[in-house]
Amino acid sequence: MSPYDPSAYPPFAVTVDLVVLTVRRHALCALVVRRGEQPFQGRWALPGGFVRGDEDLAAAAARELSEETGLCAHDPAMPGAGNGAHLEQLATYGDPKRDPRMRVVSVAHLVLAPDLPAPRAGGDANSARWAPVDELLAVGDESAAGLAFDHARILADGVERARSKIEYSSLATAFCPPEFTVGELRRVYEAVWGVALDPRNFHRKVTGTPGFLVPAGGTTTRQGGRPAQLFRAGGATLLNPPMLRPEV
Amino acid sequence: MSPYDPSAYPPFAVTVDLVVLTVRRHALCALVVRRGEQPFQGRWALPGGFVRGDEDLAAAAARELSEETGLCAHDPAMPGAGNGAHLEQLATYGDPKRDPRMRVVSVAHLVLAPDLPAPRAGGDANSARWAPVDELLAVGDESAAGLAFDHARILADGVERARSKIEYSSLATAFCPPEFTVGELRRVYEAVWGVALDPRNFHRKVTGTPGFLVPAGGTTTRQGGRPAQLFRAGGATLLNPPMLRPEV
DNA sequence: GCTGTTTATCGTCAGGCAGACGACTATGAT
DNA sequence: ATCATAGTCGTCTGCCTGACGATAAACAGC
Repeated sequence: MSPYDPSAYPPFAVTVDLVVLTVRRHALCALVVRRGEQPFQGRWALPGGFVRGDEDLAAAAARELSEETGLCAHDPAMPGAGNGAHLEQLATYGDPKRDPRMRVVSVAHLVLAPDLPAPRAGGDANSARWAPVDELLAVGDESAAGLAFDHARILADGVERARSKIEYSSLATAFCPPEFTVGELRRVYEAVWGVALDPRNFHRKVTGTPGFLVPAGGTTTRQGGRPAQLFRAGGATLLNPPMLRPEV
Repeated sequence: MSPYDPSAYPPFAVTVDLVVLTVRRHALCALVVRRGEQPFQGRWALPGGFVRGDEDLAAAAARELSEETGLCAHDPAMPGAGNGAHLEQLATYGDPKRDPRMRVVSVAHLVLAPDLPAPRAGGDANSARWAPVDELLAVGDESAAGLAFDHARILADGVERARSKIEYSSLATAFCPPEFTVGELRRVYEAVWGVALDPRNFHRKVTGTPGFLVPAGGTTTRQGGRPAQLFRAGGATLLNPPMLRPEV
């Protein structure tokens, strides 16, 4: 086979699909939209759409994200500051039979966003909502309950990426508002990992890692008990040594 | 924009590119082929080619690998045993201008292989060779020296993935023949990371991690000094705690 | 105002693991 | 025989984590 022969390559459709994660009410949630067309009409699916002819993959993902949620993805090169969400490429799915109508290769992207008021259903989706990932990925017969296409697999991969990535990076702060307390950050870890963490050891760890957190104004806020110090994400992106995820 | 409208999506060409890494003479090397056509004629590039119309992405990568090197990629689900190389998806590159002729989205894959006799130039490549990655990625003016397309970027991403992945997985064994000594495995780490490791601490670490290595026959071989025990890759794929990469 | 509850924050202590290195063993080369 | 080269076993020290006690600062209710 002669590569790069413009007259003899099979045509593909290329899409981006988004795994948009956030932490709501102590649970890790993903954004899903209800499909308005066949196939899988009426089923929930990950948001996504076609990549345009002159558009980079990351740009297409950012555009879809904006259309679907109004979120503004910020470049990984620009840490902290903006309340834009973190966006990174996840993986690409190209099983010839993943879409019954035609050959579609989907470049999935992972978005980590702070808790947002309400998703706005945009474009083609009848509606959109945040659903706990445990619910979306619940195994069982789930005859008509599963996500459309191979989106359950994509979501599972995205969740696993998020779970492992907050171990060794400061990415958990992407789930928090610009200013947050140590307790809020801890609840993010607990929700994403689905475990309980010791507040004292967690506090020692995050405040003792240089560059992870920087005190913001030094004021306080409330969440229930004693006022807590406010922090902002520091410049460090990699945690070394990493945050250890309790086994089991 | 209405997703999944079969009559209104821009057509793409989809290719797979391969970052095939091995360790030769104490250096991390990548497989590159010389381009026989425009553009970038005569320049070195990563091996790759078009995905066929009915082919999965991983299958296309395995096929190209086989065509280019004769290597048989084994599924990640099947550890140890076969001398097939490790293959995993790396990332997807889709800049609209990455190929001057048409819109090409390339799904890059990472292959880790043991040291092989000689690459066989197959198909369209005038020739193929193993080149040290330091050489391929050397910064400088390198007016005509760099890799074709965005392959330098892809290679850099692949090398970085390999460097980080051998920290927390047993993947370094993919660079070794089926049976190997602790010293050989250590030299793999040293070559990939570009550092010197303490043989005694390394020995303690790898032999003390359950499931990483299993004694093979218990015989010995030689590499210079005292005979060493032969091992085989164990069932464990994740290293916990990870192998620590010395800083700088 | 007092008490109980909740959350934040500081400390202490023991165990595990990694880095630094000493010592000994078993080969081949000179 | 001696040296060089590698492999393997130990020791010691310092850092980090997990377990957990104790104190501090808010609020709810009496």
